[in-house]
Amino acid sequence: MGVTIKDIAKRLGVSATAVSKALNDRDDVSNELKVKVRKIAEEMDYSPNSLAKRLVTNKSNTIGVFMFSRQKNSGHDPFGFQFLSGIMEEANRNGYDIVLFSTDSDLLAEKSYIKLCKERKVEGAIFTGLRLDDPHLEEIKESPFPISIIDTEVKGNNVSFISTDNRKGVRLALNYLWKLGHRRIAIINGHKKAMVSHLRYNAYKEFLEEKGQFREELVFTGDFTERSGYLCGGKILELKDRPSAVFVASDLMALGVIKKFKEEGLKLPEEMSIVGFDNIFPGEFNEPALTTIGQNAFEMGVEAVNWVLKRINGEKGNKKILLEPELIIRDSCDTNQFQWLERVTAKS
Amino acid sequence: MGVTIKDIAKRLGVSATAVSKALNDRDDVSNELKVKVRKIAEEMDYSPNSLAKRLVTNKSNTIGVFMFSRQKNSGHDPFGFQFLSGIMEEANRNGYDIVLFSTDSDLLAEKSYIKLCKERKVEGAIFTGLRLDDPHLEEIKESPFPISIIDTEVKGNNVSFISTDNRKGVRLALNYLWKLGHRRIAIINGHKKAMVSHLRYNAYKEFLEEKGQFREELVFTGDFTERSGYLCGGKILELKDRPSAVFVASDLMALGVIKKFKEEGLKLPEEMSIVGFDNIFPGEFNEPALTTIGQNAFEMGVEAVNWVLKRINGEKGNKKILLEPELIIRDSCDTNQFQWLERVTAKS
DNA sequence: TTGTACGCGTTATCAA
DNA sequence: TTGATAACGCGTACAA
Repeated sequence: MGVTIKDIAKRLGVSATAVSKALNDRDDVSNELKVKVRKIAEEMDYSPNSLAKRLVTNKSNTIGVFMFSRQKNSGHDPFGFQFLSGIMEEANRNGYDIVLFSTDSDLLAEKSYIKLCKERKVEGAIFTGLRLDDPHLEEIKESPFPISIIDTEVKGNNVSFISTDNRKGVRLALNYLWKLGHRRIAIINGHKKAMVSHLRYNAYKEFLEEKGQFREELVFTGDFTERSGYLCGGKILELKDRPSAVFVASDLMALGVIKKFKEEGLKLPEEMSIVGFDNIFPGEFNEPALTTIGQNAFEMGVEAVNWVLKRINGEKGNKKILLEPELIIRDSCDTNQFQWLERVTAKS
Repeated sequence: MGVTIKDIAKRLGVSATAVSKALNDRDDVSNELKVKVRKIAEEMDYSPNSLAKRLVTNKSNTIGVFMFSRQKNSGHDPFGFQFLSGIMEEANRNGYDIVLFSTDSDLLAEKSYIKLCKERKVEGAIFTGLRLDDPHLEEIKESPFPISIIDTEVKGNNVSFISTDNRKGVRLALNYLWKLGHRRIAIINGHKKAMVSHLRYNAYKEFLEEKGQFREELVFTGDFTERSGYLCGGKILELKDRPSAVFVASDLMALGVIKKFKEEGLKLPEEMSIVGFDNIFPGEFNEPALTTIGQNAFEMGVEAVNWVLKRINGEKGNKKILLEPELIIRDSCDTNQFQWLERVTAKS
């Protein structure tokens, strides 16, 4: 097939070893030879066989990536691509290849993720969208190679948790609403199979309990889809004593809620304030533009790679990396309530 | 490191060859041995070394994927992920690995795409977002392995062009506007480095020339970003004789145009009808919801893989695969103009 | 500074 | 049906 170091060696009348050394710029070959070898290599359009190299050095320079996308095929998961961009960028920058596995290929049904990785000799792996009820969780815990999991915490010797500081994010959102004067604040949470749902719910409960305003009846559960947000929006409208604001645990659901509210004739944001979570692109174009908690998905990808790389190089590194969330104020919360609150406060 | 067929062989007192055969379920080994080997393999948690296998069989079972994302890092490119989903799905389904290369890693600056691929012995490659001024175009033309390029046509013996039927898409859009009564229809096109821009412009020109309504002054050029759409929107507003409709060659730009129009107080869609191209998610949530030409990005990924696979298997296959576009009617075009047209027609 | 011999884990060939 | 041997392309120890 292609040209190998042997061909170059033959052409120059030297040994393959010498060529190998020259190509790798090692210092136990003459400069003279290096120059010659490089020239011929160029001439013959030589390209090293990474398979052979990896086999002999026992180093694959490869990271496996598994994406369990939340919204399969729909492309409604802009986050997936952002994670991936960060992962690619950082991996390639460090000389690592990314091999990508799809969610619902037959492969995954037959073989475990770990097995897939072992066969390819990946040095580490990154998981996205892993659910709490995944059948391979135990295996992951005992992985022989380092794994970064984005947004799901799995306790294991070789696994890290990369996420946004969800508690802080929720508090950012609720605190904003609180300062705007809201006291009855509902939550539409994601499904329980996602770890972030638990984190966000706990943070929500904690915050409102601190204020003495937690109400069980204001807790709603969707599944991160727009449709489920729409449905929960309907339920909220049926409440006898409506909340004045809703914290929605994902922008996609928030978009659904808003759709429902608008359909039912609510004036937004005057009659209902809404804060989302994620900062996905469509939120900007929604009307009203969605106020939300921003996550830096690209950076999460970068951190995921970095942790794996550190592990590979024997460094320890913190097994829990939480990035800073950011409150992005747009138009889906009624800021006039604030003045109303001040008036009330002034009176009392 | 891991356990190899040799270990299994030793344990069973047979040769490595026999084990290999048994594991591969070949018919020149006894069933008896197969059963034993499988049992021990399981027991020892054996996993084959794909590197070694690929080296010796000279078959990498790998497809390289290069994504030059239009909007780097921004995640504003929901298409990228949809392509990729289709690619992953179809490749994995056929037993192929995907190795992913990032746009702006240093790697790409140093080495050519082809070189990168050769080293990894990929059997084929897929390109997305490749620009007409890419420095490696010549090399791609002469690729020794099959390459599917999405949305860019590069003539070459081993390369295919996977795209939407852009001409048809444009005609779908313009015909819709035409039937609605529009005669002065502007275009905001993408930059000239993208092949689709040429295709869309040509189709636009062709259609309007057929109708005797092509006007040079109604042609505007953006760069696919929202910002550029916004800017072009401003220019359209400065026109003495404004068009009644705008065909925008990407939804992202369309969103920008609409933003500008709304800022300037235009009533939409009454005072300006807009049709986009792509059918990205945010368009649904825009107000007015964006009427657009839908492309099936997932399917494009699937087709790209299939073509490469066909080539690998020696089949010929059409080197130009055009998927059907779809007119998605939402709220950004004024449908009342139609009635107006009928009135006019009735009068004359 | 260069070359020889070997090994990485697997499959292919061919003889037993 | 099984096994010894060679080969894939490369890197490394060690000898020259």
